[in-house]
Amino acid sequence: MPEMPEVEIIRRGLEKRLPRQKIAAIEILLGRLIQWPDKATFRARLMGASFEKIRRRGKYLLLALDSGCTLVVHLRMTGRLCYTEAGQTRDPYARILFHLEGGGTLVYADTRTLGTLYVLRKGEEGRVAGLASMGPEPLSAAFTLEYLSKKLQASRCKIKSFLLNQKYIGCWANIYADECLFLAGILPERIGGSLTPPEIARLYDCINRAVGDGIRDGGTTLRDYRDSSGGKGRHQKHLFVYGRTGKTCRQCGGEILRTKIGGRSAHYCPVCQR
DNA sequence: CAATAGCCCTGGTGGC
DNA sequence: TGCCACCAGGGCTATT
Repeated sequence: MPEMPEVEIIRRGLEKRLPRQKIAAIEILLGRLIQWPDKATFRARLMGASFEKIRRRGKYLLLALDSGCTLVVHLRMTGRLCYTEAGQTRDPYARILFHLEGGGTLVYADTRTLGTLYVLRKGEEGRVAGLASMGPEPLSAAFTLEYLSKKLQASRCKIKSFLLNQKYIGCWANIYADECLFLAGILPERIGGSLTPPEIARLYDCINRAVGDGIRDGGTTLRDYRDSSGGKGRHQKHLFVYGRTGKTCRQCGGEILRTKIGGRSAHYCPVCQR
């Protein structure tokens, strides 16, 4: 599943190909993925427009157009956004295709079809609730140790749930949340407000490190994730706990355990994390 | 505010 | 071998 580092890799890939390319035709194979506006308006707002800057906010991709609109894409679990040249085989799970004047195509593909797309005009940002309420993200100027300390000390929920809540940190999901708690040596069940200042400082560093390492390795491909050219990531080789239930801890040799927190699986080492 | 359950969805997996 | 229940989980809503 694409988390923040994966979405950033996709953004960088698209940034190299899309700007100044003009949308000549749109094929909507699965209209219900479009959340706003209705299908006809979605199409009308994009036709003939050219891509400009490709940005990212949390796990949302924001593709600016010269018409002033922004195409917003959230990949959820199995979404992929790939740039393909003319003549390349079509992804069997292609759902929405943006054919470009130069002959290339921007393909939105999604196996489980949980992804969401929007086209926003200026002032419509509130249409995407998750964007409007999103907290600062790692490696950004707004994400400071002071910010994390303040939010954590006031939190009465489990640290794992805290990390997954986008309103606190606009960031990642299950894989990197588990990894970063391992790196910081903190058990996922711990209550945010119970963390000591040294633990918070460690967690702060590890949040940034987990994101940075994920980006450096081109993302994590466990099954579905592909970058904007269809390639796989390499970070799956460096995971310490996620998906390693029953396997040996790479740090202490003990057994990696798994539990459920807030309806999500949490992987951890009971020896290295406290 | 926090926790939880349910919903959306399809393909891979494990059990029989 | 075939079938089916179950699971993966991000974001949202409704409920306690």
